[in-house]
Amino acid sequence: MVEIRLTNSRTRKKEPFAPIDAADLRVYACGPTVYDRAHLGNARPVVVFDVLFRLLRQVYGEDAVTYVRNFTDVDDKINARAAETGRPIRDITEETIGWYHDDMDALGALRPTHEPRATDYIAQMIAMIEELIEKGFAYEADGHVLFEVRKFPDYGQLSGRSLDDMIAGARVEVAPYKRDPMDFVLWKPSEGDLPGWNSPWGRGRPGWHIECSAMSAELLGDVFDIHAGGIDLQFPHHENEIAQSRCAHGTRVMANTWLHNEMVQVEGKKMSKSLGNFFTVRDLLDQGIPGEVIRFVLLMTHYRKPMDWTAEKAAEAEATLRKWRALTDGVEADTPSPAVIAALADDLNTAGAIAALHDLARAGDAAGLKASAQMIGLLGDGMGGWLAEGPDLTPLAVRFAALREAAKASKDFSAVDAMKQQLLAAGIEVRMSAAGVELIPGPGFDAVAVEAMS
RNA sequence: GGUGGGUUGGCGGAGAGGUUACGCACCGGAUUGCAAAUCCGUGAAGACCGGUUCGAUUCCGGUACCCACCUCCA
Repeated sequence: MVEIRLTNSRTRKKEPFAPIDAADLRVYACGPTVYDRAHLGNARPVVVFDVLFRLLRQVYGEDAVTYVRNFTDVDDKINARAAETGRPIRDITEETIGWYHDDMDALGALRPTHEPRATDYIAQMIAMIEELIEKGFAYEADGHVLFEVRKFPDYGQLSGRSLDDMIAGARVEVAPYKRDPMDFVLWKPSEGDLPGWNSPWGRGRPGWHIECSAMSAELLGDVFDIHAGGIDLQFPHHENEIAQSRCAHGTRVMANTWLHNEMVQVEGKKMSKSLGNFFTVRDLLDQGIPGEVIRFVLLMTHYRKPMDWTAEKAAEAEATLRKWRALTDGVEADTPSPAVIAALADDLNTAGAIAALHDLARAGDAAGLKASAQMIGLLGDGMGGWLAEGPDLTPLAVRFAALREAAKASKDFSAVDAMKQQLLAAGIEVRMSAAGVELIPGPGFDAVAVEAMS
């Protein structure tokens, strides 16, 4: 059995991964709040933890891994979107979930085992909040239910901060009904046409963090193996999840291993909605950047480091994939290379795995390359469609070959060179050898120009 | 102010206390009508200052700079 080592945010150490039950691994990743298209930053954890999912399935068996990623479909951002567009909330969340599936599928991410929606777990959330009140960790005030952070001595452990430090530099809005400024909302009242559910505290809706606690407990149990998400969720979201779950269930941990991916950057700055420098996965796909290329770029950088999205990286990834696709075309995948699995088992070192893939390519091991690349979701049979696009270049190739033959006899290559320039300008790679002529669409392929030449 | 992370060759980007990362680009060679592609090969690094060590880019401490979190965000 391959030993998997993961950097655990909870212990701040890279440590061997030991499942609670090797026949029933349980993994939870925080999914999107569904009110808009997923941007590239949303895609990074999806792809990174998809690699984790694939690795765990490879090592422990396909049926041994349960992977849950939620949809948060109740949230004030969604309410705001509904208010500004006049559309029903359900329409917005349904449409966004459909987009999310389309876009993440395009990136080659496997669907998780379960994709629960928060609104299907309101009853579990209410039960959990009742439990917290009963045990003295939460209190009702002014129509709200709040978690009392002072009752949980480990609060701040995950993110390495103390309550007093946080309050010293606090920028939190202090509501008068809070016993402590850091107390956070479990339930809040809904007035008017805001979405609401009946509860012991009146008609209301859940706070931000409780849905993950309720859904993970329901689907994975009170304590599970891995909880994953973006580093920006470490505080307060994950800290609050831990507080809720551990206090409600009386457990020592919520999840044994916590994984956090670093942010996506653009021009060295975090991609974020507030900075307005974000772009969606769909934007990239619409620009003609294939999902497989986006995936490759995301995996070029280790998940615990910031990743800068650049056009150069996309071009490099595309060139590599073209090469590998050509090498493995029609080849039956063999078994994944131990070097690739070893790299992935070492804290999901996808950059190291890609290096190992280059080694396989250089060695000409097409079957091994294909199987190993598929370990990280590349070179899959369903993802190569982007290479097949474009018109048939055979007529042009025949014409070009004829010109070349004539030139060889006359020693006048000017007509050949002129046509070659045209082909190159249209983004076609021109390969001439003693054996003949090959025309291959390249990165800057211009179908319109080709049409004009035909 | 508090907390966490980072700084590697022209660029991207890993591992390892001592032996070539890897990719792209560059340069040289093979090949080619010229190229492209391909193959072979060379060169190039570890922010700064100390410490530990026979030996550190790798461990420890400090400095500088960068990024993130503390407010919705993956």
